[in-house]
Amino acid sequence: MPMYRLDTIDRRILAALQRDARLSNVQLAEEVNLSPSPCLRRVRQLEAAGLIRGYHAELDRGGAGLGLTVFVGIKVERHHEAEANAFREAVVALPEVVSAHLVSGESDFLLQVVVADLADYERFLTGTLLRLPGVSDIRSNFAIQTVKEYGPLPLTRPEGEGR
Amino acid sequence: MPMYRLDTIDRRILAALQRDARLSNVQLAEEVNLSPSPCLRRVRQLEAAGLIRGYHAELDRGGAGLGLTVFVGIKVERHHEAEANAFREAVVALPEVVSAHLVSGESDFLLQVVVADLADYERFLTGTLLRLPGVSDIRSNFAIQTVKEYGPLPLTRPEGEGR
DNA sequence: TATTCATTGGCATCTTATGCCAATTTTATC
DNA sequence: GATAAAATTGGCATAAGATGCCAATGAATA
Repeated sequence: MPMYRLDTIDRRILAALQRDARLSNVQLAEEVNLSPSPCLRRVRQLEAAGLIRGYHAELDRGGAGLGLTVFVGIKVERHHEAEANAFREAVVALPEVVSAHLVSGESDFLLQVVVADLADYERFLTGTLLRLPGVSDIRSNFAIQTVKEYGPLPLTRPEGEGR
Repeated sequence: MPMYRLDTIDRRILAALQRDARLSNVQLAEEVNLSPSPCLRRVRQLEAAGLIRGYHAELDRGGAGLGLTVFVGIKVERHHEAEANAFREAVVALPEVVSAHLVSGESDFLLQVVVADLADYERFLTGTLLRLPGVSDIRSNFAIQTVKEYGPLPLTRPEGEGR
């Protein structure tokens, strides 16, 4: 984890690219008050440092035929190292699983699953999730409405800089 | 919701842009087996149709000083239309809230919150979340490990196309 | 205040984006 | 199955953007 010291311009760059990753370097440079050369150099540095992990298109789930989002809490049996890894690897490989976290609280894992509809989810639940190694309990919470999604990360201001 | 009929090439374009939104149109065209002109035209159409909602940089949360992700379940009192909206709007406006859904099950809302550390979360919880209008119960689940994140949507194949 | 190190701006060149039109393919209809 | 109409594709010319290089500017240090 090579610590990277972000200055104000870096933060502006990151904020801008979170909002619109397709900004041309010229536009970005203008937005952060730099000329294109140093701006591009900073972006490349941020990428190389791993601060920017990638650029992704955000799709309309409904439009893509994926009308149902489900948050799935999963409890697994006391995991030995090996089976824990097996479970994680299985989860990562499932295309329907958009995100997965090991969490504290009621469940051990919290997955976000995206499918076309209820019928599709039933198939996925009974045919795939329930058959994963070590699963002892599954709780499905259906997304009824999306209030906010893909919100930008709240980049903190550098120490000692007021707002 | 003007239904948009996606063909195989559209799906390839969407898959490619989910993976890497910074692909040049030339590269993208090559990847989907089209020449640049029609490729760019399709991308523009997908954008105009709302299928592509935007392009975002994915940042390293830790590197950006945001070391703690929390999934927060919130119960709200029997909502009248007005207060329900008030709650939603408040949530949308919070920078720490990266996503928020109205869900079925135990909680009414499920938020994903990103902060620097536990101290930061305590401040946010007591100073902000607990003061939101109508909140009756809050359950915080801390992300201990991220197994998968920003997974691409599982684009289905056009009907009648095997894999 | 002098010196060194880091960062910026501007320039030349190469690559990409874009609008336009003829050619090809697909779809619908007779 | 043949023909006509509509949609989509490729290629080309031009405008815009990306990139590497170098001198100039600014900041940090001694």
